[in-house]
Amino acid sequence: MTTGTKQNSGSFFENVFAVVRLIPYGRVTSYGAIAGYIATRGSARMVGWAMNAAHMQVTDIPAHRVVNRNGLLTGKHHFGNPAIMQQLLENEGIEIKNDQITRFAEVFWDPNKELKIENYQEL
DNA sequence: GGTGTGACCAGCT
DNA sequence: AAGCTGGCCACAC
Repeated sequence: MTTGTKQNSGSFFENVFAVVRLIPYGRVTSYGAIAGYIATRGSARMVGWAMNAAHMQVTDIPAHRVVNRNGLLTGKHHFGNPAIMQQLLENEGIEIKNDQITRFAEVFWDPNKELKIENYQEL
């Protein structure tokens, strides 16, 4: 396949989706954290773009658990309704004030840290 | 095959 | 202090 339906096969997006899918319930992460876990911090934009493709994905991508480094719901407008993202987060016990996650540090789930620890234990 | 863009991040002015 | 610009990298036209 030169182009066309890239969907998911060795794509950067697949990695992003995988990490996002691994986000535990009631936890959130940032684009840069995912980007840093997959490749480099500079790819943070790609992560956001991958989320855009997440809507195409048949699987459930908890994109609402992915926010920017400030804990701000930057991509809320991409959920069709800007209230959906906050609604989903609040449903998981995450309080949001002014589109910003309160206690962001507490609910922050860093794949670089969490995933690597689990991976280390397995080894 | 080049250009533009995109839900970011961090550094510079 | 706050705003802006650059960087980064992959996808779409």
